Amino acid sequence: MRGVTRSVISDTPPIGRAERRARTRAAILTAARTVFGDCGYQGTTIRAIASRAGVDPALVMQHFGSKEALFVSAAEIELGIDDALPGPIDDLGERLLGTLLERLESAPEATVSMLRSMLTHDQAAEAVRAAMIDKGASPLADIIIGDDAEVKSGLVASMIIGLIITRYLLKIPAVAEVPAERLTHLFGPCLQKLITPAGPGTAPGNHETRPESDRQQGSRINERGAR
Amino acid sequence: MRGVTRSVISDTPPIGRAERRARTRAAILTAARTVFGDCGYQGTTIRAIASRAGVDPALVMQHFGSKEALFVSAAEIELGIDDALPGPIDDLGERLLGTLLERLESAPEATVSMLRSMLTHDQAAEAVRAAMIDKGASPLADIIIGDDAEVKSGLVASMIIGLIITRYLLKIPAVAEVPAERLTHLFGPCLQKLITPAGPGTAPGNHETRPESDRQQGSRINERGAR
DNA sequence: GCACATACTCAACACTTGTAGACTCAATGA
DNA sequence: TCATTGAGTCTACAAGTGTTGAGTATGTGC
Repeated sequence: MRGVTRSVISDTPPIGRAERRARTRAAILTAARTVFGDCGYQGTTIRAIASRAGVDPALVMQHFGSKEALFVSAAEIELGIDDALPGPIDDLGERLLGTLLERLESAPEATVSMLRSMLTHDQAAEAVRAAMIDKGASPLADIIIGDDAEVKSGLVASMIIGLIITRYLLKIPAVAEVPAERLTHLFGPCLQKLITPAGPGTAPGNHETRPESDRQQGSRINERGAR
Repeated sequence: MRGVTRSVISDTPPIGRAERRARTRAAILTAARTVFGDCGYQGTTIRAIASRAGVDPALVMQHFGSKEALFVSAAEIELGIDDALPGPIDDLGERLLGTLLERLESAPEATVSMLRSMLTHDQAAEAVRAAMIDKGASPLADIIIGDDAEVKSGLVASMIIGLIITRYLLKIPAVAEVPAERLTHLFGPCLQKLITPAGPGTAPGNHETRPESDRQQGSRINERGAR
């Protein structure tokens, strides 16, 4: 028999075509995120994704056009740095880690997928670079006081990347098996050392970080950064 | 014509067979390091390596048996942490970075190759994990004073990995375009914050790190670590 | 009930991959 | 000088890749 329309997606009988289409697309995307996350871009095959989604490989192409396009749709990197910025600057280090880990502990797949692919796939590298600069280093550079704000914010981003890789990809036991709270408590001061070098409470005015609307958009680093 | 023995290797006429064989092998290895470093394990083809070495793909197989074996021969990771350990503990953070960057600035290929492959190739991941634990976190854990020495040393390793990736792979401008010395000066205190949390000069006895021979081999982390 | 639109599958394509075996010819040693 | 060795090349294969176009059966509107 050919053209069996019933795919894995359909379990509840009364679905419209559009609904069915949407569910299939979502199933492919979910499968893609998992497989890309496990195998990286080059190690992932359309067939593997299709198989996991319970669908024909050709259907994947029909939905997304190409492996490349599917990857772009599936991958996203969201570290939640924006959410952590508002608040006292003296706690920013720990707050960054807290937000980041909270987000990753539950669903690291999309981020891990991107990180796993970034080293061997240009487009993924570009996405990570953009995410690091636009969503990470750049807003931070606006907050950090004093010289070398750009470099320091870049270093904070590098520490975050290193942590994610060590904990979620390489799974070095000493880092992977520690509760998130403990990690936040231990590592936060190191980030803080870059944000307020002289120590908490010594930043000029011990000020709170300005709300997003106050800060200028498109910061210094951004302008030099990814195309 | 078939069987042209003259490969790229031969420029100086009077070479013995053994010498020629050795040079060819070295050329393949060099090419492999470059290509693995550029493309990662999965993205690298035997043909690409052979082409770069100016040699037939079959010859690569003849020398190394398989792509896998070639990778193992080509890849190595050496962060030079051992070299940085002796000396005052108050400077250890900066000294670690100084040694690391000095080594990487000149010839990052082998290390980059391994890092680029680690996320998509199990054997590479294992090698990085082993290198981080045995050559990085483990010796450090013996030096760090106080609680959580293992976690802290793991975090130091994660910071180093993050730095390498940000500077040499992702090439985030703010981090990649700064002179090594400046980076050492800016980032060193952050590592130091994990090694002597209360600040330089406040470690118990402000002691020097013991020489390698003094320290016990096969540390705590190591025992739980990678197989 | 029927013609149409479409979500989906099948089979095959052109290509690339790692790898094996037959072959060639320069270096070697008597 | 000449048979032998072995370093290196050529050709081919089987498996796996992304991708395509034709075909099928189901949902949709009349």
